[in-house]
Amino acid sequence: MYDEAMNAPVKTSDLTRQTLLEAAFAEIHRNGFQAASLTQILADTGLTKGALYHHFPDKKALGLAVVEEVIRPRLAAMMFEPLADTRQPLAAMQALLAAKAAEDDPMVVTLGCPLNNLMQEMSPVDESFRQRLNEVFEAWVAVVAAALKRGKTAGEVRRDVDAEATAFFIVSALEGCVGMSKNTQSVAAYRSCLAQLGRFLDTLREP
Amino acid sequence: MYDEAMNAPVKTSDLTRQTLLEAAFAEIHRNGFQAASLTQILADTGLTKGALYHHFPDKKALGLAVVEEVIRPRLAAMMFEPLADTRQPLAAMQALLAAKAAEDDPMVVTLGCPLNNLMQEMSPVDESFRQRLNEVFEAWVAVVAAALKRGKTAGEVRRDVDAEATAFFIVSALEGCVGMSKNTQSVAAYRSCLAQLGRFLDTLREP
DNA sequence: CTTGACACATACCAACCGGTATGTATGATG
DNA sequence: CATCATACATACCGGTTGGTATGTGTCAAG
Repeated sequence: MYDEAMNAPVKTSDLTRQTLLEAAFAEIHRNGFQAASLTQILADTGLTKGALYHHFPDKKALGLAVVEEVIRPRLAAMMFEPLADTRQPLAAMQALLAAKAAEDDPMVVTLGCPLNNLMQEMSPVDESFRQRLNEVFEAWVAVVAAALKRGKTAGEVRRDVDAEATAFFIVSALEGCVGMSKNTQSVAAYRSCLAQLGRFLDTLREP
Repeated sequence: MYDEAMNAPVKTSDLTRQTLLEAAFAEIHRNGFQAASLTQILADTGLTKGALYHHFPDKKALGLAVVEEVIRPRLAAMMFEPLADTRQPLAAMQALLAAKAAEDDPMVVTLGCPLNNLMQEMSPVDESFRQRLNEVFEAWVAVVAAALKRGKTAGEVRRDVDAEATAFFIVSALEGCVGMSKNTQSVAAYRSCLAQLGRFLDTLREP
């Protein structure tokens, strides 16, 4: 069996590892890390503890691997990549918000953002978790900040906006909208909140 | 022993109940509800399970009582009351943000907002929790929305702002700022994020 | 053909959890 | 003074958890 893209051998061992990571991601997304049950993960995958503890030394390592190998790439593909080279970050972000709002039955309203959920739960409890999560979060902020700076030189964004602080706020407000919508369980509130964030983005536009 | 304000007898029973609630609040604030240990709460208070299960039928009832009798009043005193009758909600909220930013070593950066923490953790997991928490949250939004409406008639707030949607966003963004700052564990980031929220509030001002 | 490392499966364990059953001191009431 | 509910304390229980020790099949190397 060969991986067509990488043209490298795909060991079944890597497959089971990936299976464990995906199941762990889902379980953690549903119940949080501390309440996530290894037994449930194994039941979902049909694997056993032997497999799990062969690939991961303990539960914490599994959780950190989920952050690095599942959450981070997903976030990068969904949120980083669309802003990677834009000179019109405001337009790009508005399009992003519109796309997110257009989803019907967004899972983010039901279960929230996997990254945000873990940050809220684990940051005060476990320092190494906090560090890994913070790296992902700050990478996100950095992507937005860089896009805003390019927007400033390109004339889309006002010169007086503080790129870093504004980027931090934008990501924070977005996560806030997701979190509150998760609580109200209302897609309408979710869309309305995203629209308000869009209004804020408009205030950054060079007149 | 008498309560001076109410002029009603203060039973020691009510005192131990209050002790349990405060300890439970602290434990839940530190570890979340599901990870909160009843044993730890009892160790903190010096009480025993007999006392706990005399006052509360089970752990869930204790958690809900914490929401109703600790979190809600605290939030009301801190966030609702300053906006209760203002005709200049923007000025009042700016003052509120400034006051929060002025705190040195705000616990909210270390452990986050108790309400938001519980919402993020419990909303997808337990429906009755979600409902109680949502009542508190929507009461908060309603207070902000009412203040914004008064600001519109008083001429401080632009006529074209959607009071409900804007209020929802303001609270969401605030909780987002708190949550992200908890993750970065940075007071500076916290203050910067609040300042950006202040910038958004300025855009609502009637020119 | 043998050996041995890898990739799991099975069986088991101590610790802790929320919850309960029962005992007991106190204080109000008749 | 007797009674009885209140307000706890103590002891205990079944279930679940993360983690481990050991067994087993497979497969590549020598």
